[in-house]
Amino acid sequence: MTDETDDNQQIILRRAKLAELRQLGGAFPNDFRRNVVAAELHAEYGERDPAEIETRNVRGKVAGRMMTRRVMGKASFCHLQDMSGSIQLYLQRETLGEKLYEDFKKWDIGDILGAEGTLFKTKTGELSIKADKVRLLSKSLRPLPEKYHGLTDTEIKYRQRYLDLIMSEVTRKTFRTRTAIVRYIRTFLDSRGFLEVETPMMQVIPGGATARPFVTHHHALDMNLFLRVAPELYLKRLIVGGFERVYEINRNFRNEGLSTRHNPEFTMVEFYQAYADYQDLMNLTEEMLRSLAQEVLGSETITYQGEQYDFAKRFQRMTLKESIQHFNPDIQAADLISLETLRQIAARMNIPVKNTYGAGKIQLEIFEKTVEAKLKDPTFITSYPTEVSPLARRNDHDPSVTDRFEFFVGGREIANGFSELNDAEDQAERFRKQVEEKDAGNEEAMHFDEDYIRALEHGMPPTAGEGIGIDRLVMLFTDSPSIRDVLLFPHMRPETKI
RNA sequence: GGGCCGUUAGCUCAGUCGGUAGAGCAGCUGGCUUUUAACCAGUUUGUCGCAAGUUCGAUUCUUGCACGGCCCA
Repeated sequence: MTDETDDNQQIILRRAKLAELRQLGGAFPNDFRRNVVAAELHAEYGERDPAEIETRNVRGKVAGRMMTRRVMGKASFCHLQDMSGSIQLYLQRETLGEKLYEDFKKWDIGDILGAEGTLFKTKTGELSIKADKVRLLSKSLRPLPEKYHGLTDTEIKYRQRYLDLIMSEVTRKTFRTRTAIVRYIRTFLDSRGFLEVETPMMQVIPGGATARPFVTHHHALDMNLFLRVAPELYLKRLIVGGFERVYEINRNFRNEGLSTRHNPEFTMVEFYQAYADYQDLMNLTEEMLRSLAQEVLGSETITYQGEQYDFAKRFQRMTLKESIQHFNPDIQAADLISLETLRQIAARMNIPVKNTYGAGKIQLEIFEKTVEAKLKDPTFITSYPTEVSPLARRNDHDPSVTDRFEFFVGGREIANGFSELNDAEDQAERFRKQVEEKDAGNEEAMHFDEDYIRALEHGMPPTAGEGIGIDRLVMLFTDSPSIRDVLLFPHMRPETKI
């Protein structure tokens, strides 16, 4: 509860108005029912002739937040904003009666009103309601941001998202688009026979990704639990169980730094398809993203931060090593094989290399440093080193790489998929390697998951799986420069005081 | 973790080469029955992010801290 001594004049005055309403009784009524929302009125009557509208004598009951107010003596205009949009009210003393009109003049911008009246168009052609009834439904005690510039303070936009949503159509649109994207992905996967499931967010053994987990504690069991870094190992257990196509859209938690591209909790869709390989999933991804763009944006061209990305043409595909050579013309294919040469290249590029790094890890570091940010057009990078892909199936012709891809647009990784490793003995060996890394101090390395190995030992059909980062996808589709712009409540350090 | 920038009225922002601050919107008073960044006249508001230092005096200079933004790791 805010200390009243901190309140400014406007809040003090509004509190006094509320106190008066309490005296009269029914300060927070909940018996008003609207019968139409703003967008419906605009859709149905926005283009109609003013005379026709008047002749029809259309009645409407609307409710919403008063966003603007213009009092001109014995008549006033105001706008009510509801979930669908906003509609103007015209209020006359003559129509409302002196008492009600005087009450209205005491109400404040930000108050929630309900109104009933007849539709008409003003001189300038704006569809409006000439109100004959109006009620204050909920008093607002705090003044809204300035009407013209709106809310520009990014910190307040993130911390007090409700204010941002009240004030910014761009913000409202961003989050509607986010919902539309998630809905489309569900529809897309559902229509291909995938089953949506939910797997544990709190795990005894965190797995499925190389990332540092959050730790929490279960008091009754007196044991630590990890917030999941990925649902992967559980979803593949379901494949073993015979759910041959599954997906989950949910949060993952990774204990790493914050940036314009990283939030500690983020949303992924992960899906697994039996009797498919990574090539099948690249094709599926391409089809999904292309149709998603068409569905959500109405175009297969995406504009992000001033750059255009064409989702209509076939996405580029190249191997990790090819991409390194492509963006580093001085590097030859032969240079990417021996550990010694790779170390020299890394040293030349000022890439820190630990003793534990093998050739594959150094290749990945070189890729991330010199290639990733340059992958502007939609591109699949394939053939990731086995060393950095502990859950992916080895390539049949070259066991040092896996049948894996990552998908990039605008220099950012959006998706990661691969043919799944269903050889239980190979998987056990890879886990052992991860544990060695963990013992050597790598906090992101994986644990050995014995139950997962046991599941694989029962036999997992050949399968391909993929994860797509929803937040980054939404950033791309809504032209948002920061991940915080696509999270309703991004993680922020606590305020020192409110 | 490092570098740079920011934090002034409810909001959007000026400003003070060191002498405790302004504008627009919002608010308040009055006028105005088709306005729409309504208009006209008058008017109020602030621990100038927090703390310490320098100084006769700090919102301004210095340092530290907090929060935020951008870039880098």
